This record gives sequence, C-alpha cells and structure tokens, in this order.
Amino acid sequence: MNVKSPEGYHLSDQVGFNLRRANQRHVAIFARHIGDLTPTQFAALARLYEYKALSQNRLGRLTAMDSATIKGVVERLRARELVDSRPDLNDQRLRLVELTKAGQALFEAMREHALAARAETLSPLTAQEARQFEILLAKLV
Amino acid sequence: MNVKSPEGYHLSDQVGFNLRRANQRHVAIFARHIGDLTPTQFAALARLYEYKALSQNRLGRLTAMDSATIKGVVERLRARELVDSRPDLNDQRLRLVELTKAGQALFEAMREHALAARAETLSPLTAQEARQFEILLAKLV
DNA sequence: GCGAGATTGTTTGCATACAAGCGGATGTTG
DNA sequence: CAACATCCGCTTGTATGCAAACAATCTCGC
Repeated sequence: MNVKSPEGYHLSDQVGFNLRRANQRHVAIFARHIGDLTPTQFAALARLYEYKALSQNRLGRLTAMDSATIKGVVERLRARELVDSRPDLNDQRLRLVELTKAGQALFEAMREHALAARAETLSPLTAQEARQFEILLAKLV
Repeated sequence: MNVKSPEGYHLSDQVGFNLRRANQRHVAIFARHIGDLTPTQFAALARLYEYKALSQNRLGRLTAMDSATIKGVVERLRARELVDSRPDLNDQRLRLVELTKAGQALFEAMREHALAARAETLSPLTAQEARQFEILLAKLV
C-alpha cells in the first residue's frame, strides 16, 4: 500500500508496471476486435487516412514510432498492399507513403471496431471515470 | 475532440494510443534513472526479492510476462549472475529461480531510483491527480 | 557557391511481447 | 491403476521498440 514503507516496494503499486499491464490488456482487446491489424499498424493507417501522403519519418513521428520501427510497419502494410510508397520529387531523401484503395477501405471498415475496442478497454470505469482517466492520461504523454 | 464525429477518428484521442505513449515515456524515464536494468528485469528482481524463490512460470505470472518472455528475462539476469536457478526436488517440471547476493544488493540499491522514476513519470500531475490516476489505472489492469 | 550541420531512410543488435506447438511431469478421475 | 487433462519449460515465428551508426541528401550561413 504505502510505497515508502521500509520493507515495502510493491510492484503492483508502481505506475510503470500498471501502465505496461493496461497496455497489454488493451492490445489483447484490440486483437479480439480487429484480428488482422495490430494497434500500431492501425495507427499508421489512421494517420495516412487523415494526412493523405506522408514521408516515412513524419508518419513515424505522428504515430510515436522511431524510424526503425515505422520502417517495419510500413514494410508489412506494403506487403499486404494496404499502402504504397513513391519518391518525393522535391526532396530525394523522402519516400511518400500513401494508402491504397484497399487500405482506405480497410480503415473505414475497421474504424468502428477500433472504437468498440476502446470502449471495452474503458469498460471497467464509469463514464465519468473514463473521461477523467483520459484527461489525466493525456497529461502523461 | 468528438470521437464520434462523422469524419473524425482522432488517433490522439484514443486510449490505446495514449497508453502506449505513456508507457514509452515511462520506459525512457526509467532508463535514465536505472541505466542497466530494464523495467521488466527490475520487476522480476522485485518479485524475487519479495517471494525468495519462485518457479519460472509463476514469476512470469507475477510480473505479467508469458513463458517465452520470462525465459529471456531470466536468461539475461542469469548471465549477469543476478539470479540463480535450480530444479525443484518435489516437482521435476519446475525450475526455482532465486536472487543471488549480488541480485539482492542491486535491487536494494536501485529501489529508490525506481521510486524516483515513478515520481518523474507522474510529475505532470498534481499530487491529487496522481492519486486519482493510479486509482483509475488500477481498475484497468 | 561551398562547407558545416541537420535530416531521411536504412541496417544491426538487443529486449520485450504473444501465439502456437512440443515433450515430459504431474494430477485427477472413473 | 489407467486414461485423461493440465501444467511446466522450451522453441519458433512474428511484431513492436530503442540505440547507434551509416550514406545520401538538403539547408543555411558565410
């Protein structure tokens, strides 16, 4: 209970441990609702749906993935032909990533399932608690 | 803002996305405070400190890691001689994992740094907000 | 126009994470 | 006690996630 008690280091009271577990739980819920897309893959599709075309690095920043991670995500989405990429004519360092028609359609079809997953994740909380939690969580990112 | 608006799927409003980012931030803070132990490795040491000896699977359950993950964690701790493992004489399926003296000493030395990391993670919140956040988070695990 | 510094995309190496499946040990139950 | 289910530790395969280093490219000050 009291994290400052002499003998007491209680792992279950540690924010980090509970953040990790809450995230694990959410990923599992998400997987049940949206079988064939991981949360990170879905996040990339969401950003591309919103911004049309993005360089790979910028997409990574908008989805909180570093360049090594986003590369793998784009690679897998590309292998499934959900996104496409082409060189930027104005800046030869960049590769612009875009949704394909199939990618757009899949995102639109999955959007409501993602919202259902979000609802289930928050289901242990009352509506007011959930609002409060989201406000506090937003301050921690 | 409104996640139900017709065009609006706003990634930044999604609990899952923010849980993931909050967790990323915590891991980074933890790494600055405790350079040479990851949060999961530290969690394993904390549980072994609390329970003395545990089978590998039970340690995994207590630290929220599946058997494949906990195996790797124990392996790395073992390579650094922070833990030791031996067969259970009463149940030949089990391997009991225990802290070495070095492991105990390291955990004791790092405990306060872990608490400092926790404090920094919560530092964007007031004391009351932090309490509230921990209560709500505990309901989501 | 040119050179210092920054940015992009890439690779490698390491550390979680989970699913699925394996052989061996143990428990349970008819 | 024998069939059956369960549990343990392990392996493989896939997917994040970060650090560090790299070549190619761009920008900006001078």
